[in-house]
Amino acid sequence: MTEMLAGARQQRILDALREREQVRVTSLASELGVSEMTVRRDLNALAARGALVKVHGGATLDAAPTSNEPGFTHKLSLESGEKQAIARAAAGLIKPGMSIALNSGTTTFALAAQCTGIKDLTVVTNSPRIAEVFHAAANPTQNIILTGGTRTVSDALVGPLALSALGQLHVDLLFLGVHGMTVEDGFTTPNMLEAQTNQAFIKAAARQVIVADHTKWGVTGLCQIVPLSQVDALITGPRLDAEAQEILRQSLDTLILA
Amino acid sequence: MTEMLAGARQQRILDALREREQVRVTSLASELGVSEMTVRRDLNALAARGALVKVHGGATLDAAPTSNEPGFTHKLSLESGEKQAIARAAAGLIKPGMSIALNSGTTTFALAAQCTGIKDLTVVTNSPRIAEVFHAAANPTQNIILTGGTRTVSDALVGPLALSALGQLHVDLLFLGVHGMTVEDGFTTPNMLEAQTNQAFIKAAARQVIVADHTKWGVTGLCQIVPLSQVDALITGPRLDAEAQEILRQSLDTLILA
DNA sequence: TCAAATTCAAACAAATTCGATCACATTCTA
DNA sequence: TAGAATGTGATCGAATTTGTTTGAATTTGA
Repeated sequence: MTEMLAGARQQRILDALREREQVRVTSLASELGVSEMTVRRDLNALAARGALVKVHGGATLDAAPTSNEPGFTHKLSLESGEKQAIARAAAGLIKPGMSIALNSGTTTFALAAQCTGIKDLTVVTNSPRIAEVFHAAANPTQNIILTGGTRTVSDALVGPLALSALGQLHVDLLFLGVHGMTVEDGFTTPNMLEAQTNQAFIKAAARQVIVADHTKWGVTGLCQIVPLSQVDALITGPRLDAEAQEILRQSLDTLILA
Repeated sequence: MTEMLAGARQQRILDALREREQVRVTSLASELGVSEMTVRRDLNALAARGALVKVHGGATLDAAPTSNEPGFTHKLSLESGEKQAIARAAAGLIKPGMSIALNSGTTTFALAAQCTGIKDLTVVTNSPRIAEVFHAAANPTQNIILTGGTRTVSDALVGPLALSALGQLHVDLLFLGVHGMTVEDGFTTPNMLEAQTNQAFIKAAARQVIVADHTKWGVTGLCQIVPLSQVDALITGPRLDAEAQEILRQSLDTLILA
């Protein structure tokens, strides 16, 4: 059998990776009929191009696929219709020319996907993934600002840099995703650094809108962001039980059931 | 067998390529009954017309065998050998426990892929893509800081937020990718905002190392970042011509040929 | 924590491939 | 027909790719 061109061999590595999610140096070497050193060199080359990520013993696919790849956005669209409905209702509040802020979260991510067509929009976010959505859409009238900071496991940029950045900015409207909300503890999140960053988001916005599906009601995370009464509006789903709706109506200026 | 006209022979190469996806110089030479040198000349001519893409050992139809990523990776794969060597040499300067900075660029990206295994490393970057490499590798001993700012087409975060963030940070070692370097104009980049951000990178670092392959020599971008003499070291490839090497040796403390 | 097994990459060596250069043959042109 | 232009083959040093060795680094299991 005639030996393979180097490019074809690397292509086969990528094919194997897409099929199996992860590959081992040893198995690739025997499958491709080359030495382990050659496989390692191929993995280095592919990793340098961002096509895969090396791990000890082999390689895996990129943990966070870019939004133009099928999978990420697709997976999200399959997700609960409630999040989509909330995102649509939230997008309805945004007018061309506004400046908005989005913290990191799945609901705000769904909202971002709804906003790529809005003209003259300025968006401040601490989520690289949300920034990527706008960047991929490449709307020349939009201005996307990433706060900076260190990244948490949930794709949020937090810490001193994020706080410093948000301290320099002011937006018309903030959409804040949260992990839990109760009467006693208000809006909460499990990560202390994210809580701190979210407080900075609130300070930076003239109006605050919480976006949270009905499953968040009754949940308390580690850290309080703000009490219920400290925000202007909440957008949630109609499946939230009546008692909770009543409580929220009394605590907030505006309750929107998407 | 009567000899073939050059045009007809090249057509047969293209036919073979369409059928097989890839062709080798050696097999084409025997199939067509000509020397390998002649096949190479044909491949060069066809490559110059854009009809195929030469690779080591033969040629393929598609430029990027991966088809995964746009522009960014394509540019990298052209210089892969030299960029890889530069990245390796640069990684050799990094010790566990250090704090480093990487600006946005293909060479620094290749370097990032080499650094995911280094322990207790703090990395400051203005490239979401570089941050993503480290994040995907998920080394728990590493601390990744993204500067924030607005994103340029070349994946760099720039502007007031980036400058503000870099003003608050100090790192041991900076690796800076550039677009051009000449005696008269020093290190340059085509984007004014990136030049400004790169200057902030330089101020934030105790030592500065430029990483640039030999094709950058003699190129002048729109904006100067710094004169040659203002950085501590340059890592480039051995294919840089001798005269340029001599000039650089006189302007810089350290010139490393990877 | 230590020790064994595994994995990694640098260094060197071998094989292959590339392209500059020169020599030769054929074709074109004055 | 002489001379130039072009295409082709051959040679040789440089560059690239690949494999092997070896020691360091990492993971794993106690």
